[in-house]
Amino acid sequence: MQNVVRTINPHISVDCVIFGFSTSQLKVLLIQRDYSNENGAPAQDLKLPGDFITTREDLDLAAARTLNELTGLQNIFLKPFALFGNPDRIYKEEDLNWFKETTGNNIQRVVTSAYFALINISESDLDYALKNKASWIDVNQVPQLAFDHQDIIKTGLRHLQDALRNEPIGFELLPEKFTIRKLQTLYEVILNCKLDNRNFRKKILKTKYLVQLDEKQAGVAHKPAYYYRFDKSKYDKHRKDSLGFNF
Amino acid sequence: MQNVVRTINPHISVDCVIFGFSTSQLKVLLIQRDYSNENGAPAQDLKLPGDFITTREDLDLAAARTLNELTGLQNIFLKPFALFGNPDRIYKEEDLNWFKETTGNNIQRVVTSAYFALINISESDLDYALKNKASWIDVNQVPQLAFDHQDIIKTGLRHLQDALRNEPIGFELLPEKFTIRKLQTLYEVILNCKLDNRNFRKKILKTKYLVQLDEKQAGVAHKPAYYYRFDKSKYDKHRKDSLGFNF
DNA sequence: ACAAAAGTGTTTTTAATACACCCATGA
DNA sequence: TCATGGGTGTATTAAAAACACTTTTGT
Repeated sequence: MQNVVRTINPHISVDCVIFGFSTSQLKVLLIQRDYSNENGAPAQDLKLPGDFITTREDLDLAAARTLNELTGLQNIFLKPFALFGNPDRIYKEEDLNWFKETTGNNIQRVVTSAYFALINISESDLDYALKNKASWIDVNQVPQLAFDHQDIIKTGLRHLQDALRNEPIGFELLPEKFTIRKLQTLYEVILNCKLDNRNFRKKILKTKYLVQLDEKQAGVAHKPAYYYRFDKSKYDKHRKDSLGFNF
Repeated sequence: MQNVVRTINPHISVDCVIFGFSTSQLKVLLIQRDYSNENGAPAQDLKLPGDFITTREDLDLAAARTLNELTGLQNIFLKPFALFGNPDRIYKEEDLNWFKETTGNNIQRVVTSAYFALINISESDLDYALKNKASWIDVNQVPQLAFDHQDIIKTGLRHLQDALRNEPIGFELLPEKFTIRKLQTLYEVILNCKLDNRNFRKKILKTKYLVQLDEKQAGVAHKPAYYYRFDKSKYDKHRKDSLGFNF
């Protein structure tokens, strides 16, 4: 990141709902916000990583920048999923104050483009995150947040579920090598359902996008599972373009 | 519409890709734009119906308003599908001039939220449209347009195709009463494929969202077809919430 | 009687679901 | 040897696809 003055565009922002998966839980990355409450006393809560865009910046790049500044990661799966532009979406005194304190301006309406990002927690640089006072929160345990960020997470989760059903993106949340069972658990947690392991295996292996590695789990007190990896080039080739309809 | 002064927010706009279906073609509603070309001479081209939002206006409402001002229609199927916010999306001199002429300002970057709308051409009020110099253009014959509007239409079409595959929305483009064959043609045109009429019929009737009316076609030189209508209340009841995944 | 589009059924193939036991390992 | 989770196969049901002829009407 360059250390030049960035002129922000105070009308448009990006917010990232960054999903991660660990200890069989779907988590979202939130950062601490220090603000002044209605009495002017210092207080804290959590918010989504996000930022105003700068005047000459593309929106997708702004989202990638925000994510990179926070986590140090690059080339992350990142997709816009909704716009939040209600004129009253920022109304709490603490939120208005916070903008004044951080930008020096009285902020009017801010339209924010929400992105969802999928990252592999184990590969993410925790130092970065800690420096930015970030923490992984179970998606089902999200407390009250700044602005309308709870709402943004809720609709982001819905989009993640849709995407998971229709595109092979679950891999983005896992390490390079993973077991099929881990993948199944990921589906179960995100879609909030139980799946039959035989049928899951059959279906996922039939796609041929997964390739088995020679490596097995080690040091586990049960039959060790083979590791697999996702072969994106195979997916891109076989990509289904089904016609017809389903509803 | 009230005749009060509207303060616009010149950073954010809405653009509507309004689809219609007639004479077995998928069409999009475009309006004539009068602008000054690089030599200052008057010229014309086409653009999507769109507008800046006003300072206190919700985005969805701004889109509905734009559509209503142009067509006189209300309660139209309208859904945001993408954001276009590239800092260079407005760069042609004629486009910059046009903003200056119509708003009196030098416009910087405009982020636009694109909506797609489905309307039944036969029920639309053509007087309105003509007054606004609007015309229905075959989606495959769209000429060069103002701004990046060609691009917006292209991605709007993709979203329409996705939506048509996954939700019962084809009816929005047809009159209240329609024949199954008309519906099939609509699917074929939008999805750009041929469908087997027996299988189509079977699948669409199995849903139970279509109800057959007593009325038949009249004055046609072949076996007259029954009319059907879409029963939204039945759809809302049976709405499928399938788990699992498909890719 | 002919042309034109509507309407209809069966068979085959493919995908989804339901279901229960043996296997390899570490402790 | 036991506890733990990995890994496998088959039968049933449901959905998708392929395919060709008869019906009704206006001219």
